[in-house]
Amino acid sequence: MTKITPRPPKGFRDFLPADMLKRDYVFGIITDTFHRFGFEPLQTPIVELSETLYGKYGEEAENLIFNVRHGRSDKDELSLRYDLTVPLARVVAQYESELTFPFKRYQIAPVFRGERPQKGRYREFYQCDADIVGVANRSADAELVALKVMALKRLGFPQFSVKINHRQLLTAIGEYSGVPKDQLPDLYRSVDKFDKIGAEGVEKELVTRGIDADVVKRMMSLITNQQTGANNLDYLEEVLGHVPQAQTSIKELREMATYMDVMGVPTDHYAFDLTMVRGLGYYTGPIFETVITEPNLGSISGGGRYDDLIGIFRKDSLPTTGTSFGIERILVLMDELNLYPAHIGGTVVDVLVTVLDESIRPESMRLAAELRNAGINTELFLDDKKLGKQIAYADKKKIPLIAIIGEDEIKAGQVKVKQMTSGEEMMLSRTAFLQSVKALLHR
RNA sequence: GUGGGUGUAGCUCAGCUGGUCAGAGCGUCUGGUUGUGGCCCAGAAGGCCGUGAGUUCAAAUCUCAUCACUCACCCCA
Repeated sequence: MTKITPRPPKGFRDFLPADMLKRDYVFGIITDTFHRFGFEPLQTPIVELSETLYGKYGEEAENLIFNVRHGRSDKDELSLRYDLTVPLARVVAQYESELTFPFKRYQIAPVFRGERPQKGRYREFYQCDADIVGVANRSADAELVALKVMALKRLGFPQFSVKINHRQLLTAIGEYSGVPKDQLPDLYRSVDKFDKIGAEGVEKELVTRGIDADVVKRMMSLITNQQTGANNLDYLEEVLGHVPQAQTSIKELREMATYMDVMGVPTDHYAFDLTMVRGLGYYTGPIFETVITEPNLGSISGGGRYDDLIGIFRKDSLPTTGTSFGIERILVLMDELNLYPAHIGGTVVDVLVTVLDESIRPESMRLAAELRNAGINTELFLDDKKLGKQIAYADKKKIPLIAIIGEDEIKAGQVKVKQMTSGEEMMLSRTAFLQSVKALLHR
């Protein structure tokens, strides 16, 4: 019989226990931060009706969306969810009467893309979103920035900055400079590459796309004027103060700055950066993107206001703003920057209880049960092997403590505990045993 | 969709111009130590050299095809 080659489908990954412990650690911190800000969990199916997804992405979706084939004939066309935002919009429109607004939900879950995978890009990857539905006030946007900053700090990132821009401000700048309305999407797309191809590259690309060279020059000089903090806003107000749309959006950004200040967001963790654009077309207000600044490692989080999206499913849309952590990227950087605490990565097991021979096994089991009842993660050696092998097993799995119990210990009412890192052993009386183990585990 | 690269043991790979080329390291297992891991030593298991055709006296090695994986571009997160 020929063996089946074991492999996951293209673009899909397995996460072995050592990886999962790290992922759970990161997910845990972010989840806890969501809770601190009053966000609550939502789960939706990984498949949606194709029409639900195609509504937003249109024809190009054909290449992006991962479709699902059902064996038997089934009228419903199904697709794997492409992101978590569209399902959110669907849920809000569908359960409007049951939800309490503002609706603050988070979701950490896998999404799927039909594209060909490449480095760091998969067909299945996790997204991690928190959104606020039903609040037009800028305090919602400011809260998301505060949330981002707290989560990243708690994960241990030392240097990062939330870049903040405003979609309407960019539109105002574009129109003020003379960019035709129908070419605004091109403008966003090109400026989005600023980090990658630089100012010259953006200029060149915009001219290639057919925008007048003088117009491009004027626009670029406005957005590349980089000054720190609110100074940037002062400058823009000077130049664009008479353009109504610009005036409103500058005012909104100022409001955000005020709120963030009051919430204690340090000013070195955010900046107004007019070259930052998010590619997605659905943003309508403030937009943000977080970058690791030192070392320069790129974007790890994005987001913004998209007041029109829910209108796909509903007569009137609802004001909505959201943030998304680039969780897969964050996980890679956590490794590269060595941000995991020492106890993450090896095993969940605190203590391995040895079994010296069959006659001792019941006593070992009793000991394991005592440890477990005391809240200590305990593994009982299940196989029948020499003590040396049992210790080697603990070593390989990086289990910190071993409890050895044999005839001698039983007679004396003792347990021998070995610390794996030092190799140090100590005889403990059975009565003091649990306390000592907890002390060794720093609990 | 376009263009590169790579397929040899569980893993990482070496095998140059075709002829002791079926190998190394790591890992696994056993023993040296009948109750003590990491180091060391000895030994063992494990591969029709991605698949199919062709050239040749002879192919892991050359040619063609095919499949798989991978990287970059496009696009996006």
